Amino acid sequence: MSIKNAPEQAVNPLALENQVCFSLYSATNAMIRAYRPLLDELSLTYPQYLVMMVLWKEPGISVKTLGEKLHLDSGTLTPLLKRLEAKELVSRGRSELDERVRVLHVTEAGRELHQQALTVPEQMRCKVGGTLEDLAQLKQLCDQAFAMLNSGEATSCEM
Amino acid sequence: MSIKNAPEQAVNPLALENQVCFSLYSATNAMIRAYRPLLDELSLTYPQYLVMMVLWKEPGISVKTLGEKLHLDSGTLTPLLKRLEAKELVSRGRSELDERVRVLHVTEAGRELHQQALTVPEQMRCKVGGTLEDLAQLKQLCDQAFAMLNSGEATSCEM
DNA sequence: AGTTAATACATTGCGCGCAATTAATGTGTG
DNA sequence: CACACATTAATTGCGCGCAATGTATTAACT
Repeated sequence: MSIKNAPEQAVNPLALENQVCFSLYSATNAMIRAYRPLLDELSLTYPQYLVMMVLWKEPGISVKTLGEKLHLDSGTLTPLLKRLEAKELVSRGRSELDERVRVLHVTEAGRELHQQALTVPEQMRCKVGGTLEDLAQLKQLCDQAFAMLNSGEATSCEM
Repeated sequence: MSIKNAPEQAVNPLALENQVCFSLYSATNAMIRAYRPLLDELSLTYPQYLVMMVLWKEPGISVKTLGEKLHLDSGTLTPLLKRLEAKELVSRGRSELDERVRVLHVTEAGRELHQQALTVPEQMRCKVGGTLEDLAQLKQLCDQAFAMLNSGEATSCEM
């Protein structure tokens, strides 16, 4: 995706420096890299950390609901949850009302991790820098882009 | 990474809705998903598309330089380039001056892809929506975050 | 010249993301 | 009840990202 920042002359749309998406992509990779040393302390990957965040707040949730919150599917979550189960941080039970659904819970060890995790957000805030306004705006623009990309809608384009 | 958007009350830093990084992560995943149908036409993945963008502009480049531009290493690029070579879009020669360095070129078929690729940026712009100002700002904030995350610098934190 | 160090790339291994398919359970309808 | 259909997860396969390690080539130094 390109933006025109030199409207007076023809801009190559297929140039890296004009690609918003490449900036997004690179920033996300850098962000996940920056999380790694912090999350190594908890023996978690970034996606696993996201899952734990949900489970800390909403124990007993299903894989489906977890997937809706994280925008991930069972192809990603099932093996990830098995790894968390192998680390004994999460239990993967089954609902009694509906044998199809997994009921996810944090174990005692998983609950203890929450204490250690409390310092992570502030440490990351230091790493990314920027003002709170910058961060709020970045979040808002990402959420807006996400919403558009997920609803097949198209703006004033040719249709 | 969390932001405080309700300063009057205690905000859980480990809540998904307060995580800038989760928004970034989800937006990037959505963006790559949105590229997929467009790039399927060119039989390219998004990272392969990025590589082609660089090679269209700078034929004869090395793996190292390519990696610096895309912020990727040989562990990612070597197999990716082999796949592009298998599709006969790219050739992986060797420098005559230094037998270690790979000299990357686009094949004739690869050059032809450039024509097809020209419509991709505008199609993506339609999908993400938002004003040009929004997009420019999103790019700027991502670039800023990337720069901070890649230079071990820390802002006014405890150190 | 000979040893050491640095450089460029390749390889291995692991954990995602996700499309596509399958399996098991549940629901609804005649 | 029988059958079609939907729903929930699991499975398979592939392509990244990246850490860690290996290998071949070049550079540097004495």
